[in-house]
Amino acid sequence: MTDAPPSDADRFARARRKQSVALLEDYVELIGDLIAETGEARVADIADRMGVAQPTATKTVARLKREGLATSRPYRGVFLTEAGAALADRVRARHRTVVALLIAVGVPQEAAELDAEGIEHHVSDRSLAAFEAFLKRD
Amino acid sequence: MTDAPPSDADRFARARRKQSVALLEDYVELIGDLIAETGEARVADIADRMGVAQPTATKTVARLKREGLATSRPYRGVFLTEAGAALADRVRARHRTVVALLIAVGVPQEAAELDAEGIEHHVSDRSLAAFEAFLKRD
DNA sequence: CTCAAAATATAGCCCAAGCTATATTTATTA
DNA sequence: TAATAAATATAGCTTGGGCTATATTTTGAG
Ligand SMILES: [Mn+2]
Ligand SMILES: [Mn+2]
Ligand SMILES: [Mn+2]
Ligand SMILES: [Mn+2]
Repeated sequence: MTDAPPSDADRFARARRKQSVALLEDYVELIGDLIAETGEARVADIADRMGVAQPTATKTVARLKREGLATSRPYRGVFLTEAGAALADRVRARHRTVVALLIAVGVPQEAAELDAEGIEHHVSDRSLAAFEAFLKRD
Repeated sequence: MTDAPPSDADRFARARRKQSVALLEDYVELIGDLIAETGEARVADIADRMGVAQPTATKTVARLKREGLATSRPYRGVFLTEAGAALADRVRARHRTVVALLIAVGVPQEAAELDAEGIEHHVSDRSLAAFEAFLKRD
């Protein structure tokens, strides 16, 4: 039992949940990138790269801290916790796989890169595994 | 010129915009389905199928009306405008194509159906065309 | 070392999307 | 046809995610 097909409501609720973590995923990925590129992640740089105002970035960083993904001290940069760094790595790998899959099925590179930024957050582990298998075929 | 590669900020902003219309797309698709299935779209049925409380559905229908996608009179059902019906058709077709593409690259059917509910809203026309071409190949 | 500039924080606003509780209207049935 | 049940609307709350304006802190010149 335990295995009736998911209802419409289940499916919609699941999509809503994924959406609510999408922004957090993009932030941790970006913070990880900034630290790798420049040694630190300043709020001003995060805001700039995300395309939002500085107070918006500050507020989202506060949420990352609340959720145990980042740390920071006033007027200092932002750092990822272990959990945050692990999430960033997973998110970055998934992002790349999604872009590669889109290109592999014939999506032009620029469209692939643009669409992947939203698509990635809805790709489950099962789908990701399928994408990887598809990319490995020949 | 007009063709520098999109910045990170552009890409993130675009994903945020798509996200803001995702719920409207799901609602018009669902309202169209209900009308096709049962002849009418009651707020209670919309809420039920979306997995939200009734006042939440009422409020979102109000937004659909504000955006010219639906109409309704107090204590009566919900109807789609021409624009709403056209959007519903496009969204439904895109939804099906996304599910088919996922299955075609090896995603198990249930995962495909679940993930498509979120993915669909980020698939651009260019990507959709590529998906269709890929599905038509042999 | 001081002071101006840059970075960050804070205050306060908006809207979307969710909720519960309750009032109102419509539909049904005794 | 009244009374009850069901559907819908409304009020009022929460949180997330955006913004501008401004206060505060840190940094870097001179
Ligand atoms: Mn993204
Ligand atoms: Mn990404
Ligand atoms: Mn959807
Ligand atoms: Mn859909």
